[in-house]
Amino acid sequence: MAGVDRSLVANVPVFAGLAPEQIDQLLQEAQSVRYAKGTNVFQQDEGAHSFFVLLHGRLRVFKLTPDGQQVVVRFVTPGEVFGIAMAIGRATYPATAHAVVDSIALVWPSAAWPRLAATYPGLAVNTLQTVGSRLQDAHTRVVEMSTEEVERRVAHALLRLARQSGRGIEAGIEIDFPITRQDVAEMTGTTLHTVSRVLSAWESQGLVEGGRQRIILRDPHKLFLLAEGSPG
Amino acid sequence: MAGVDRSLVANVPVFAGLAPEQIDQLLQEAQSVRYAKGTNVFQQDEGAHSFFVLLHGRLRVFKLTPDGQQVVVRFVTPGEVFGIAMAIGRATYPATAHAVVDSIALVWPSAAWPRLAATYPGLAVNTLQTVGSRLQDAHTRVVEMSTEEVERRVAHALLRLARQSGRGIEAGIEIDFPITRQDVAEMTGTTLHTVSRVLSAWESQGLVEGGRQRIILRDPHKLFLLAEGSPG
DNA sequence: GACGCTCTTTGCCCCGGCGCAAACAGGGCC
DNA sequence: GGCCCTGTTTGCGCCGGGGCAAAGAGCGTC
Repeated sequence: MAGVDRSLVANVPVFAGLAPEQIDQLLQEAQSVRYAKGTNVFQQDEGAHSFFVLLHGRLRVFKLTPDGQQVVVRFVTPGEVFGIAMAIGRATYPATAHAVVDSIALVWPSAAWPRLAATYPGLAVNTLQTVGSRLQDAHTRVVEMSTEEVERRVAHALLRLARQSGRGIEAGIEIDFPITRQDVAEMTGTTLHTVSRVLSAWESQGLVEGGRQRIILRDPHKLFLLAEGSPG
Repeated sequence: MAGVDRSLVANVPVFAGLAPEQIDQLLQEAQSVRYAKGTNVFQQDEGAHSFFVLLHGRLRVFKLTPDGQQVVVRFVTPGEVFGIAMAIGRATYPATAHAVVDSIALVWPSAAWPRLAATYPGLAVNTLQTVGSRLQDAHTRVVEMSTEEVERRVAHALLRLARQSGRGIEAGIEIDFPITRQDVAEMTGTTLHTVSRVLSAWESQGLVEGGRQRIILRDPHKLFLLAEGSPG
């Protein structure tokens, strides 16, 4: 698409190591699409027609269970590929991607993937690494859910969010997109109520500062100790 | 290595679509190694020197937490690649692979991976699909642990084991390798005691049949209904 | 054939965290 | 400025399932 400049994707890991001309060629096949806050980029179980690279914004990726419960898979930050169901051999999207703020993504038709992967071998290798690190993350999550009590899981989740989407402010580190207690609950396998209680307790100890769809880590180090299981 | 015949890997998905000559070339670079029951193929945090394809046997892959708890990541069955830490950008193995029965694997040096992936593009594509389906599995597990109570999780785990390693016998489906209640607990995020209680209850209803390191599913369909959340 | 190791079962108690319910508060919108 | 919608807090009671403890049972070994 005209108007998508190479500099926009200079730091996109999935394009790492590709020659500038190759990146230009890839970009020529992409569309740049805007998704308004509150809309879905794609929905679970719908045909995996496209894959994407997020340029701006924040997406919440979640799975819906048959009985209507949501589980947050991850939040997508700019520079990440997403929606690569086709590349991993799925015909449909395994989850829904929802824009939590106004977002812009590059969009390629999934049908182009086999050709692109064959033409630019680095693309498949990079994608393999991306998927691999998501696999690591998922396993980490399984281990946490198997062995840690709720408080530690919430601490881990907040630290991860801060690392991925933290904005340093004088009061500490603020998660830089609107996130609810419910979201945190769905990331950690607990309930809205329990998350609220945990955060309230932490707030009274000065570890965090809350607000509507807002979380600030006032004392990341103490949270880290909590996450690692230090008593108290 | 001499003596490794192409027919041994005819049904290995990671080699799917490769030309017979290419498979022969790959096999020439591999060693065939035997691992006695009870030994480790590799250990968590050790340098990822090799990657593998399992030819015979069964491996239990698990992660060890800092405080000594184990979490089973998966069981490896013949035909699967494993230990591909290097391919997904890790310098060390993220888990330990333990032979639960005498096992044989093809072994390649990890250092050869970049060259192999570049030489045989199909290899990277197939590996991407493999890693992708493991990612799916891991997410499924996260969803189950987030939304299902223990009994359903155990039912799901047994059905998965039966599909992957089930031997049909007149009494039902038997898991065809030695597996302990502790293993099932570590797969489902619960305790040995709770798994034992659940299986005892099911045995008294005729759903399963137990034994030392032995589980037989007598009524897979009822178990399936249980796993899907049907009451009773 | 007896011993010992590992795996399994079961009883009992307790508690982390969930469910329910109700009150409370930002903040967007008219 | 007031209303309403959505998100948050908090109290209370209960219970699934974990912890602890101890007894029982395959199975390999000498």
